[in-house]
Order: sequence, then C-alpha cells, then structure tokens
Amino acid sequence: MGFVQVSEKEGDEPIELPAEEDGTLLLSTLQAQFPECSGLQYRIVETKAVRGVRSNEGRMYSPSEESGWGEHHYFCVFPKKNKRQSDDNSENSVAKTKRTEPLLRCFDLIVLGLSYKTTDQTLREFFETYGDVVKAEIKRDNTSGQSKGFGFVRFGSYDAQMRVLSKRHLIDGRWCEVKVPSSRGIGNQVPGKVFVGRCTEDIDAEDLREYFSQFGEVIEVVIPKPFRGFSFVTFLDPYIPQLLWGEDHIIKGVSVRVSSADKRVVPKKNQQIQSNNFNMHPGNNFRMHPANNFVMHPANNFNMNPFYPHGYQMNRAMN
DNA sequence: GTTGAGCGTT
Repeated sequence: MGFVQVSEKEGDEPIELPAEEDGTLLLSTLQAQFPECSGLQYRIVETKAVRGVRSNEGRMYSPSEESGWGEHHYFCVFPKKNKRQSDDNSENSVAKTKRTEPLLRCFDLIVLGLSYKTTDQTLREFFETYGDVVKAEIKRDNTSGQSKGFGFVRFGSYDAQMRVLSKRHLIDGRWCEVKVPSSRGIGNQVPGKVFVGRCTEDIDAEDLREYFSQFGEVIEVVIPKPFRGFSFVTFLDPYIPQLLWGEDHIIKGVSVRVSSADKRVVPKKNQQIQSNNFNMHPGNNFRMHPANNFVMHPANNFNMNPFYPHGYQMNRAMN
C-alpha cells in the first residue's frame, strides 16, 4: 500500500506512484509516467552505494518486507539500447524484450467447484504451496456474503501458474479445477485488437500508441468520433490482447480499462477516425504472421485438462 | 441452515 517516490534521474523532483495492494509496484504504472523505463534504483544513505530494485513478471518489489518502499527516493533505469521504436530496421534486443515480457506475465485464474466454506485465506494458503500468491479471492453474493463457489487466484510466477493449471486440486474436501477465465478466451474477438474503455478526451491516438507499444507493435489506433469514452488499439501480434485484459493501465494519469474488442462492438459507419495505419508495416497481413495460429500458442492450451477432458463430475463422491 | 454449473473487477 501507499506511494513510491520516483524521479527520472537521481536528484530530480520525485513524483508519487501508487503501489498495489500487495505492496508491489507494477512496471506498467512506472512506464505510464516514464515510458522507456525498465527498472528502478536507489541510493543507500550510509554506504552511498546504489542498489537495484528486484523486478519480476512486470512487478517491482520493495527492498524490505517490513518497511516496504520506505522513504527511499527511487530513480529510473533505462535500457542501454534505447533507440526510437520506429527504427524497425533491425531485430534489436528492445523489440525482443517487448515481445517476450508480456507472454510470461501472470494473470488471474478462475477456481471452479470450491466449497462454500472456503475463504480467501484458505484459498491462498492452499495455492501458496505452488508459489507466491499475489491474489486469492472468493466471489460472494453482494448482500448475503455467501460464497458463489468460485474464486480467482493469481500467482507471482508463470512457472507456478503453469503447474497449477496442469492438475486438479482437492480444496476443503472438494475437487476443484483451475482454468484460464473465459474473459481471456478467443471468441468473437478481432485478432490483435483491444477495447480501451474509460478514456478521457485528452488521450489522443499518439498517447495510446506510445503507451501500448511497450507490449508489442501497435499497427492501428481508432478513436471514434464524436468522442464516446473509448477507443481501439490493434497489435501486430494477435495474442497480445489476451495478456492485457484484467490489468490496470494508467495513461496520462487516467485509469483506462482494457477488454476484448469483439465483432459486436464494431465502430459505426458515419464516424471519423482520428488515426489509423500510421505505421505502414510490411508485416501487417495477419495471415502471413507466424503468431497468428492461436492454437499453437501455449497460453491457449491451458484449459485442456488431461485429467478431465470431457467434464467429469469432479465432486460426485464428496459431501 | 439448503445448492454444484459457471466466469469477476470494491
């Protein structure tokens, strides 16, 4: 909880960035203010040594478990190869980093079939045997507080996430399955396209392109006119969108909401488009792109449970 | 206080 004091360079006036509930600072939060920033450092007052902040899976961890981020004044680290992103003539390390980082990032997993007595706490404790649990919550009825029998869990490491998805789990006497939420599925979505809700009018196409370029190459930005409070961003790689849903994204200090752009939400005919196809990339043909085969991607095979491929009644013998 | 396929954002 709380805020982290960060400036671009050591000695500059710091700004306060909000930390997450678990005390971590999201790289996306950091990059919303310092777009090219890849990490944080701070100086130890006593020894004058500079220390780096631990970072993993898009999250930055405070130096101390007890005192959190403390009163340190953090400053940004930038990649050495910090060329303009439009310099697309070489497959440099920047481009590779931007492609692989979101692929390995964890996301919420849904836990189905939970006992009505299972709590956030017992859910967390159960999954902690697999790795750091960033979030564990039971979904409850708003008025009665009664559990709905399912919940969400999020891990700190992709490895733990993979291991959990590969098996069934006996939690509080019930066999439960852990799946990728259908909200991340690939139903009617337009390949590579995301819906960006809660936009404000001062967020223009260039702001959106600049922000979302950290996750992959952006090939189109559409802001419906007249302004309707949302916009669309399309990536070259069609699997990028499902890695962004459910995240908080802060652009120009505004918390926007990224969700799927499906075919029901096609822009109206009689509207202007502020910007599109600003990046005429030769690889714009989705069919030609090797990443276009969704099924080939491991992230799309999570729900194929080898134990119960046909919906076996998991809790038949219980209770 | 009961139930048992699903899919949330406080």
